[in-house]
Amino acid sequence: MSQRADAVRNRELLLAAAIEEFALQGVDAPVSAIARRAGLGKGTVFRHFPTKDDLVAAIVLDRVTRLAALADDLCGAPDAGGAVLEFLRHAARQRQQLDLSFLSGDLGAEVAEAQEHMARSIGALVDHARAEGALRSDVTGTDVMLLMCVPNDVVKHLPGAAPDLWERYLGILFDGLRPEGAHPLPHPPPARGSALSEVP
Amino acid sequence: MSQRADAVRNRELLLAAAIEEFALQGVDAPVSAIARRAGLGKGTVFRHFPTKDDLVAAIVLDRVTRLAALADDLCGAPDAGGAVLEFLRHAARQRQQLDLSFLSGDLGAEVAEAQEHMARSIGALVDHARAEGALRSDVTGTDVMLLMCVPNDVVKHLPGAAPDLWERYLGILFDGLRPEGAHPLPHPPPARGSALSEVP
DNA sequence: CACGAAACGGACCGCGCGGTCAACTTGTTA
DNA sequence: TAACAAGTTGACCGCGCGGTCCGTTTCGTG
Repeated sequence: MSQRADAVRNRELLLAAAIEEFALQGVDAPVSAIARRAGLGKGTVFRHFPTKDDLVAAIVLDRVTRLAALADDLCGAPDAGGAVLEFLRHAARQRQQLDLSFLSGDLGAEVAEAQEHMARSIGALVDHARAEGALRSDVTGTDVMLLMCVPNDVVKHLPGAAPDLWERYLGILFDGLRPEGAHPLPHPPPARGSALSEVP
Repeated sequence: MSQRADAVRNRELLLAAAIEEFALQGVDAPVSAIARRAGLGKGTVFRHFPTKDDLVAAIVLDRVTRLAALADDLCGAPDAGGAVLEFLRHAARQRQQLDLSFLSGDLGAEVAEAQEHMARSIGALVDHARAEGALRSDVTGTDVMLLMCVPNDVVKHLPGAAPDLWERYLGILFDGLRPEGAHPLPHPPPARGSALSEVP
């Protein structure tokens, strides 16, 4: 056997507690608070995740992987434009639960790999939609990946906002991505390969 | 005399150093680093700003005040649509120098008052533009104030980006604010009075 | 120039964090 | 059920932060 039963359960408990605590206090939430919320000792956290950064990376990896899988699923959809919108909705909903826009340093090769996977999947999705005429012709997959975070970022600036206010700003954003009434953009898109820090 | 000459010079030095250091390391930059960059002792920082938060508040107050004045100026412009775009450009440029999107708590009455002033000014600007038909009819001043930060927030996610890449995303955003091809928004706008945490 | 007040500097303090460790408990297997 | 590995725990450590304090320096004035 590789893992004891209680250990795998505690790992999940810790991840859930960390997500809640990070959502509540930001990444600066002390590890001790996470342990307390999970009903475990602080030492146990470090047994499962040698470093606080490893804990963060585990959360990010999970989220990025989930989004990549969603993009893959949606890539075969008949209405590509609607699929992009659907993807953005899911991303916003996930990000509403916990916002990870910070975290200076990089999070290891595993996360970087998952991000590349996600980038490819989104690229394919966007290419289809653009070919169908559902998106403006000068927008790229990288653009959409970056813009993914906008609705949550906007709402974050007013603390007492309605929980689904982000839908309003996703509406405005998506109108800006439509081909109708699109004005030429003043700057070329960023390169495909550009390493991005923490999109999910 | 109310202030010694070197004291007022050092205050400016400290503000400039703090802006640079915060831009470089984020708000968590230690006060000692700011003092070092200004060529002063750490104690001097606390003489001018009793608390680190007061230092941050001083920076924010300056920026918000400047933006409010700009909005007031632009309010008399003949082309109201262009004035909104111009305002967003200035805001993005200012925010590119230093990003203040964090800072949990509130920053005192002075800053709150300046923010209200800015909110009123932007509201007037947006009302004019909408009346002229330069903006979609369902967008409000509060919307624009919140969306102000979008171009910088987007670019922040890729570290090595071109310095004026934000213009691209301002282009997409503004296309979403135009009346042509606007789809109905799925959520009503937030109330005018909503206290917002750190827009500049 | 001399003198007092204002401004400065940096050693110092307490606190809370991430991370360690050795004693203890518990799940698993034969 | 015996026995061992795997897992847990919380007291503990070192560090770096925000903030204090007082001896020293500097500016402005008569």
